Amino acid sequence: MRVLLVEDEKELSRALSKMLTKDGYDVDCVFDGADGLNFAATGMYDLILLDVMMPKMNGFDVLSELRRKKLDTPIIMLTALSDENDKVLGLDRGADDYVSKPFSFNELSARIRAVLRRRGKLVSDNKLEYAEASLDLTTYVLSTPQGEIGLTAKEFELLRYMFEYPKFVAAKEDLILKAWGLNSEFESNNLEVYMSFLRKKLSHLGASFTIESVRGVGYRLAAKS
Amino acid sequence: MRVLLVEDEKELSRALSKMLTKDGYDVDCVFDGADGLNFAATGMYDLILLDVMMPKMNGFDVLSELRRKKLDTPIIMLTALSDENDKVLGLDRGADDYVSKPFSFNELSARIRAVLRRRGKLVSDNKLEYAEASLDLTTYVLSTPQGEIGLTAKEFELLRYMFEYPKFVAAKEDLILKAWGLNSEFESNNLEVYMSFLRKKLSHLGASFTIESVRGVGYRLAAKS
DNA sequence: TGCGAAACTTAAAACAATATTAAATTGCCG
DNA sequence: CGGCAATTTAATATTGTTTTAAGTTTCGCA
Repeated sequence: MRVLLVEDEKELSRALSKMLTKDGYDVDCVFDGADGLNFAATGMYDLILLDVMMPKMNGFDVLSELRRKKLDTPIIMLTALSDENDKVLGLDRGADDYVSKPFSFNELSARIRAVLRRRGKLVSDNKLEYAEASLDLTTYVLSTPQGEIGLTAKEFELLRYMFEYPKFVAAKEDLILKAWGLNSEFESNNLEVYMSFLRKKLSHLGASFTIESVRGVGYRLAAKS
Repeated sequence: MRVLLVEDEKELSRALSKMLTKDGYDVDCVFDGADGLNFAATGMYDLILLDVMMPKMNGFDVLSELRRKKLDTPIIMLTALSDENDKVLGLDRGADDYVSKPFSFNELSARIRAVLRRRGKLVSDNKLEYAEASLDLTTYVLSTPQGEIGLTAKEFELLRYMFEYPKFVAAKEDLILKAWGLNSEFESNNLEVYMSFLRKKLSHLGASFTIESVRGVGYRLAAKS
């Protein structure tokens, strides 16, 4: 789940980014309205968090411009004051919700889930589901009717990506990008090693799905026959 | 147990703070509605005592804003007027109880306990229970069928948080927030040190539960197998 | 069927997070 | 001020995770 955070206060941005990452989102940060508009317009995000008071272009204008372009990504506005006018202005222009500063992480977290759920992006409360199994995004625990098991960080990242796009073959490069990031000059067989780890845990759990490999391309989830 | 007192009359504030401290609560005092909102919104308090008549922002508005933010911390309103309208207004907006001045400390004390008990934070008579163990909130004593032992302030805060949400993994940041507050730039391994202290006391007591660590996330209580 | 490339498994080494312990510091109460 | 308990710091030990590396198996193709 990819989130764009448009917020010029560096400190707040860092804190939010950290919290969102912990909640299981992939976060990109930009620091002014103009960048916000450019990045958001790509349509690659599942959610946009948009500050109102920013240099170059304020949040309302970014919002209007995005909606004029028919971008339908959910947008939550972050406003400095609980000003009723701001709220109305934002919602009128097509924001999905607004959160006024100061806010607790729990509040933001709840509103994000509410918005994503409304838009059908989330299966249920911070969990991804596939074939009777569910993956908890906060505790890294994979559960099936037969039991549950904790995953390590790398195992989790890989499985999460496959849970997000269960019908597709996840390309090896994409998986490596997700779990190890950009700079990984990948010489070793690390990915295969982790797939092995995961399969061992899946069979140990008696899961009703497996990880199939597609030679030369990558991996895919498949229900057991 | 951490309490936020929002009260602009300095003298009353000091007196209440002293009494609450003596009663075993950790008290933070702020003196106007705006600060009250900021502090309360962090979610770090177990109870908020909120005066109605205050500079900058009155208690009802603070209350409304907090509830809009989905903050579920119990709130008791303090007001000079024993006006039925005020009472209704407060309760409608999500206050948990209402104490009108002048009030005796015993009355306030009783209402605080009642509110906390209602919220399921207290099992009975100021105690939290988990797996045959009970934690006394006024004396910081942890008891099991095998015996009892006193906890220090920090040990107590940490264990109490885990007793309140026994099924969940308590995130390290949340635990640090509860026991050390907001501003702690945490460099050392203090949390781990205290978990070690607690585990030593638990095993010394022969408790039927343990503190499990969830690597990269936090800690959780678990019954011994 | 047999060869080479790709994928799999396993064990051990390197690394990172957490646990433990002891010593140093703080802050309170007499 | 001095002593005591609580807390913090710091150094070391332990445990869990990730990476490396080597040997094995599977797959597609000639």
